Amino acid sequence: MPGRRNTRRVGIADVASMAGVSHATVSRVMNGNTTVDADIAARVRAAASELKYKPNPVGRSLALGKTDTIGIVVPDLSNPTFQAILRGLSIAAARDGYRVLIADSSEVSSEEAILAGEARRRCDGVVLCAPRMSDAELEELAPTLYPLVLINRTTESVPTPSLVVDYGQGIQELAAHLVGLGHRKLAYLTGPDRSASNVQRLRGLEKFTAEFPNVELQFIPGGNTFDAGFESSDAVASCGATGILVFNDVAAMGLLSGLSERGIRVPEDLSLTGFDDMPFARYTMPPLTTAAVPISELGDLAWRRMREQIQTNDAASPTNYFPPRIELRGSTGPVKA
Amino acid sequence: MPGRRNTRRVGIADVASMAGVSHATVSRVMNGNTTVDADIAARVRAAASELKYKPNPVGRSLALGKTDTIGIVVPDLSNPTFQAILRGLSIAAARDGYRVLIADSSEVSSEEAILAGEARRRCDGVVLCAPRMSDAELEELAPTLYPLVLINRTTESVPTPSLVVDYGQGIQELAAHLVGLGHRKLAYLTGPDRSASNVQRLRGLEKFTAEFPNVELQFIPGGNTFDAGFESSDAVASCGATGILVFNDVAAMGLLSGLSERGIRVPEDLSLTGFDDMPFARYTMPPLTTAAVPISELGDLAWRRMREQIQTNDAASPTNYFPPRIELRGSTGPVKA
DNA sequence: ACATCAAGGGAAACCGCTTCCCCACGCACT
DNA sequence: AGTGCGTGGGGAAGCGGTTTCCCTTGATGT
Repeated sequence: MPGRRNTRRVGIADVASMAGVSHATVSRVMNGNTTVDADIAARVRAAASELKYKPNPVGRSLALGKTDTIGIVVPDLSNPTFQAILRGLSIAAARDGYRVLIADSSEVSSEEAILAGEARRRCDGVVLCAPRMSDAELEELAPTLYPLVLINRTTESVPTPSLVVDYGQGIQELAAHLVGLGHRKLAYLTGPDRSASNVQRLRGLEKFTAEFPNVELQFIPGGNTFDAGFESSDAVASCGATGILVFNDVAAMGLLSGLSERGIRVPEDLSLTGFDDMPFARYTMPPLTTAAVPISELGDLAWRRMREQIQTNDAASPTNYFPPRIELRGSTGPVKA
Repeated sequence: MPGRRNTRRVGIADVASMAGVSHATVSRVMNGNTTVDADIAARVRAAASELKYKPNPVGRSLALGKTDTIGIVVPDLSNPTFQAILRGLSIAAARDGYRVLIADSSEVSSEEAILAGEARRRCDGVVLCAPRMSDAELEELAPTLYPLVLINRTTESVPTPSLVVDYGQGIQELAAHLVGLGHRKLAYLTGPDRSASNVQRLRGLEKFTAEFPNVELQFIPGGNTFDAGFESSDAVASCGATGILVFNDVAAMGLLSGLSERGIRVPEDLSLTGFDDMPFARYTMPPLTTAAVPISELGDLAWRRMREQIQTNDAASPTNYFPPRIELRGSTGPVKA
């Protein structure tokens, strides 16, 4: 006999026998079915609360074919971006009585597909953040995951709601801002090579150089960590550029710290921009000019797109592009005369 | 007919009929039961992979009485501490094939109990971070939640594995550090009144004053946010103390920012300590002296305690106390002559 | 007073899987 | 050749709910 617990939990049968009705009636009452006589309903409710009966969600899930749970696959839970998405998603879903199951793929792209499938089987839908997965694999996986919401990815063959942050647009605006301040020699401190969002920034910068042919732009290998930024300070200091676009805020803060140790003043000697507008970007010295990504909105909207699909059984929802909002702060200033 | 999907998923019956065996046999094969003839097992496996059959976890859960999922209740997912615990827990649990369901109580203590109960019914166990819940309520709730692991709380009546960070010890050491630097007038910028960890710090400070009767210690109402710290700058600046113990790093950073706007130098004019050693504490200007809490270990150990209970069906595990490690950095210095 | 009908609740099927029970078959032993 | 026994696999009973189907009951109408 499977699943035997030492102290059996109270089930629907207990309530039924206590109230002197069939368990079908108990079920009807618990689900607000109004075809039950008021007196009997009251009796059932009394018995239920007396026994502290709560329907077993697993049993319900099996019968109903839904779990009231959605899964989210993230590449790395220590990344503030995904934390914020998770949080927004979780809160929004909770408002509608849904829960969130998390799956951390630890940046291993082969895990992403497996975890997503696993999660889908346990949940009513999946929110997928899979920056490392190949396009081909994503196309193949997407239909098996429906209802699915993609973050920072899109599909061609299957229409899937996608929420993508327009990193290219953001970095262009930051670059234009620096040009507006008189900077003519810029440098981009790159992110991780394999990162899809780094590629998007590079594309944006291509457009930028096409638009501003008289501005010089060079690329310096960086990374997405504080230390990566810190260690690039020498390369940045000696590159001759006066405006530095850094991959993200974390690396920018590292760079800021490294430059300050070398006695290079920001923004007097060098202007610096970050990306993401993470919570502490406004509190650095000087505060970081950056591009704000509305990530908690993103989690919220991810849930809304998911709910649409669950309720209407229809995925026909367009891709949402989120243009970052430029936050002008103290780390950028006029070019030195 | 409930749960009808438009495209029915492949079930155990499909595999059974394809392999020409009963679904009982398919189940046996899928679960590695060795009493099945090797030929038949191979045929079943072939059919399963042909149909891409994956057992429905909900069905399994109902039959097995376990979900291979644990729940975690956190008061606020935007708090870096809980993010780190969640992350450590999720990764450790994943290693053993378990998943994590999250429940954010949004700092509402009445929600904590409900969410925990909900989570418990869906999961094989619950990790509970409930700083706001009353002791009485916790005592009453704990037995209904078994297997349960508590974070930063303990129970008297029911033995429950607890992981508690020794905030009292940490704040005492920070205070002693300030005394060692010559400070004789200290102030504690408090956290939220209802917060259990704030109470622990207050207790630690009581011991401290008992030990150092010649040191003056005053209390200034603060909070756990950057803004709360920022807004306390005036009160701090005018209180006459030279060493300030702040509830946590976030508030300390706010205070740091506020003091810097007022031209008060740290640590020359005022020494300042935080608590938590959050990732950016080492990167403020000056870097924050703080007490490091080994939070990712905490998530890891939480899973280990949970696993013990699930496997051995025995909760007899002691409370683990985590002494914070003091990180001496630039925000504290000798008292001004 | 009898036929008709609506409403309400019980029995049973079902969701998908695991596992117990038991039968059938094959092998070995007498 | 008959009996005993071990083994493998099919049938069926759960796990804990929801929902369909149908029968009972009471009310209403003529």
